[in-house]
Order: sequence, then C-alpha cells, then structure tokens
Amino acid sequence: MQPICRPLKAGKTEISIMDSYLSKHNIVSNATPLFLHQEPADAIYAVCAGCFKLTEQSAENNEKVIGFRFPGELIGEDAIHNQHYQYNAVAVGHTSVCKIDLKELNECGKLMPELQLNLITLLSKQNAMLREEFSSVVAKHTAESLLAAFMLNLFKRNSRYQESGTKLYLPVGRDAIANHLGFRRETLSRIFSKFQQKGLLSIQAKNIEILDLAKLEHIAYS
Amino acid sequence: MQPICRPLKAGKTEISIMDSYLSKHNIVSNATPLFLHQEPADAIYAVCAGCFKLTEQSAENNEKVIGFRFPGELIGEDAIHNQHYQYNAVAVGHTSVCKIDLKELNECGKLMPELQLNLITLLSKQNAMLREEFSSVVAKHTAESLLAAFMLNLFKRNSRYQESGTKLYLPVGRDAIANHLGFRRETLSRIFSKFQQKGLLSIQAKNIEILDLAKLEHIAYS
DNA sequence: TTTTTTTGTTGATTTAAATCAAGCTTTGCG
DNA sequence: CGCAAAGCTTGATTTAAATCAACAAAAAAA
Repeated sequence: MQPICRPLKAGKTEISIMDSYLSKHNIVSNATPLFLHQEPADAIYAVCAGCFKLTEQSAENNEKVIGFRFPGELIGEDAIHNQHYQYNAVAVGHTSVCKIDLKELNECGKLMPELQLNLITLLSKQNAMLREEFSSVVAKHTAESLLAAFMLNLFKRNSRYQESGTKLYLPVGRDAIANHLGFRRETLSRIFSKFQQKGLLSIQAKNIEILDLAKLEHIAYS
Repeated sequence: MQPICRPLKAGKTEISIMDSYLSKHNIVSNATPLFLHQEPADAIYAVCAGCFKLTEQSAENNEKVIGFRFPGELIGEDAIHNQHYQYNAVAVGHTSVCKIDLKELNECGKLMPELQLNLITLLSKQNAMLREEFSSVVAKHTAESLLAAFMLNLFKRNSRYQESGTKLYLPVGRDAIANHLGFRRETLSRIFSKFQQKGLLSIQAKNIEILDLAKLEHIAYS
C-alpha cells in the first residue's frame, strides 16, 4: 500500500491560477516517467503533490540523480526554448501534476498578458530555487555539512506544503539521495545514524523530522 | 593594464531585443559590485562582456562562490518575485552589462507582449543553464572529474561568444574556482598541473585552451 | 627600482570518505 | 505463508583530498 499524497495547503498560487486556465491534473503512480530524455518537449509540468526525481543517463549507463521536485515547483520549464527534454523526470511514489501545454499557453498568453506575467513569476521562482539548491549543495568540505545543508534545503522547499515545518515525508530511497549528493549509500547511512544519535534528526523509514534546527544549521554552514 | 573584453558575436538574441527597448549599457570595472545581498531588487542584468562572480556570505564571514556568469546570461533574474537580492554579484575584470529596470519592463510588457515572451525565453534558458551547471558540478566522485566537468561547462557556456570554441579567457582566480568547486587551492593547482602534463589543457595565467576534448569528457563523465 | 603582498605551485603527513565485506530489515512475489 | 530480492546498516581496510609547510612567481605598493 502506497502512502497517500500530502494535501496541498489552500491559497492562491501562480500554479493554481495557471491551472484554472489551461492545465490538466494528472495522477501519476510510482516510477512512471513524466517524460524521458530527448522526447519532444510540448509541455511543462507543475508538481501538485508527491515527489519527482530528475535523472541523467551517463555514458557508462549509470544514472545520475540531478534533483528532486516537490509541490509548487516546475518540471521541464527549461524546455520552453528547447525542442526536446534534456533529462528524465520520474515519479517517486504516488504524485499529482498539472500538465501545462506549451501551445495552449502560448495562445492564451497573447489574449491574457497576466498569464504570461504568472509564468514569468513562476520561472523566476524556479530560478531562485535552482540557485539556492545549487548553493546549498555545492562546495561543502565534508559529507556531513553537505547532507545537513541538503536536508535544510528540502525542509525549506517543503515547508509551504507540509502540515509541519519540521516534519517531512521523503519517498526517495537512500540510493537516490546518496547518488544526488555524490557519495555512497554507506556514507549516507553512517551520517544519518550519527545525526540521530546526536538528536538532530528523527528518521523512521521515509519520515524525517528535524529535532535540532540550530545544530543542523551549524553543521551545514560551518 | 586590464585585458580588454571579448567582443560579442553579431546576431539577434533575446538580450539584444530587450536591450533595444529598455536597457542601458554599463561598463563595470574589476571588483565592482553589481548589487549586494539584501539590496532592494529593482533590476535584472544581462551580461554583455566579461565575467561576474556570484557569492554568498556565510556566518563565519568566509565567502562562498556560488557561480560565475558570462555573456548572454542573466544576473538577478530570480529577484523578479523578490524584494531584495539574495547574493552578491561582483565584476571580475572589466565587464559590460545591460541593466533592465523591472518597473520599465513591467510597463512595456503590458504594451508589448512579445517583450514578455522574450523574457520568458530568457528565463527558460537561464533555468536550463542553471540545471546543466548543477548537474555538471554535483555528484562527482573525484576532484578530477569535477574540475573536468566544470571546465567543459565553462567552455560550452562561452563558446557562443568567444572566437574559438577551444580557447577561453577566464579572469577568475584560482581561489575563486577552488572555493566554488569545494576544494582547496592546492588540489586545484595539482589537477591543473596534471591536466597540462597529460596534454589535456594548456594554461597560461588566465588563458585556457582545450587540447584534448575527448579525454577531458572521459574524465568528466567517468 | 626595491619591497611587500598576493597568488600559485609542489612536497610530506593526516584525515575523511570510498571500497570491500558481512549481516540485518523490509518489501514484493509465487 | 515462506522465500527471494532489494534496501539499509555497521565494521575493517584502502585511497583521495585536506592540511601543514615551504617556496616561487606575479602584482601591487612604496
């Protein structure tokens, strides 16, 4: 039995506005690709619930996890100027997305400039998210500070859509996280254990809770 | 004597189109900030020539280089939805930028939807750039493959505006590069030396040339 | 110009993470 | 249900990069 998707908080967001005009809701089940590398890019997607994994296929056929996307974030938005998608987007657990057809968007945009403004705001937010993710993950000296920063980034990105700012349901497996952060499953496991021993995090399978934000921040930014 | 800026290739780009409507050219000299963290965000910038360094100030007062921006790329674009800039942007060497005032842009956008479309395309491109940069820098097992991937990323991003696809003038110092990639000056120096010994790169001060693209790619994606 | 400071290189030692390896736990399936 | 497979944790050893340290080269200042 798959866990249910977390409900979205109520509120008027750019996505819900775009949504009402021109997007379709889609329920996507675990491991289903939204799109694959090199497929024709005809839509962008807004995550409504659940989590998506973005991957690249390297030459040696080992996949690399280049990111995760959570509710309120876009997927495939960089394809607006491309003919084809540049990576794979795959559902992790049960998810819900809005599919925004680019042709429709383009046509609507001409009639309703405010729709374009919405998209501009969304894209700008996505840029900020990408930059923050980048800065939180890059250039950490130790695996510990990298993982701490990554966890904080996840919590920040999810706080808007989770009931609690300190609890997070993360359907992603250890291998995917380790792959994304560039170290081994074993290293990840050791650090998670250490963080639990120190009382920084509580981890039960895929449910993670922050117990000591201050210490976690200290590890992340030291 | 500062080296001159590389000239831009001719051609109609999104930036030049925006440019003609509402932006001002600015020449910025070395180490001058375009904007600083927490300043009110009233404009986005498009790099025309030279290089900019983006940095964050951490708690311990050691700055972290979160990225570099080259001709054709945006700076501060994530501020469209923010009141204040989230990081510092500082010129490295002599540079030239277009300053695009957000208020003007907003007003023009209402009258000219094609201007908004331009911005959407620019933002989408910037997203793609950020994602590619991220994927090229994150999750490398060795410092060697990380540096190789970083160099390839730099060359790719600069090829459009440099005379040669294999030559790059990189005004950035070793410390900034090492900081950005998350390792020490010494490690960077050793790997650069190794790459030169192996005949992969030719490095003379700030002029870098790719001598063996295939081998460099092999190191990057292995 | 010489001096000082910054920036970059190379070597020896230490340390953090990878690797190798074994056992444990959970999940899915016939 | 029982078994297989996948996912996760922990320990021992090896290896890549940090650190410590000295020096060289280039820029900036006097």
